[in-house]
Amino acid sequence: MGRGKIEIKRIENTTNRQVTFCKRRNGLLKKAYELSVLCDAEVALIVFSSRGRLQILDRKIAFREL
Amino acid sequence: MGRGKIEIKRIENTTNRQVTFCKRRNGLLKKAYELSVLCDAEVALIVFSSRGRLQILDRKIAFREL
DNA sequence: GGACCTATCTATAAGCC
DNA sequence: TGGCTTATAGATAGGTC
Repeated sequence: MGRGKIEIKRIENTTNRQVTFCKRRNGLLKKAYELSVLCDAEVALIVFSSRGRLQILDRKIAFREL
Repeated sequence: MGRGKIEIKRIENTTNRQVTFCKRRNGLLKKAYELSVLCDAEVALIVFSSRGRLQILDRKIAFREL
C-alpha cells in the first residue's frame, strides 16, 4: 500500500525502518483495538521496538507504553 | 472498509461477529508478521476468541493455535 | 463454517516542509 | 525528527455458493 509496493523483508535503511515501525505499530494497535471491540474478544499486543521499548495493548491496559 | 462503513462497536449479530472475528484476526496476524519482519521488531499477539480459543503470533511461535 | 468475489473503505509508502 | 499530503496497495463488509 502507499505510493509503491514493498517486499516483506527487513528494511535496511535505518531511518526508513524507524518511520515504518512507528506507522505500522500505530496501525496495528488500532486494528487490535477494533477487533477487541467489534468482536468482544480479548486481544493483547506486545511490541518491542529495536530500541527495546515495550508497548502493550489490551482492553484493560489500553495503549500503554512502558 | 468493504462494501459499507461500520461503527467500531460490538457487533450484536452472532454469525456476523464470528465472521468478522475470523477475517480481522487473520488481517491482524498478517500485519503483526509484516511489522516484525520489515522493522526487525519483536511482536507478540495474543487473541482470545469469545469461545476461549487462544491464538499466538510471534516470530518464534509463528501462527500457532493452541 | 469455509472459500471465493468485488465494491469500497482504510492504511500507508514516498514526498514535502 | 515530526507532522502533513496524496496516490496507491491492501483490508474487508456484504454477498454468493
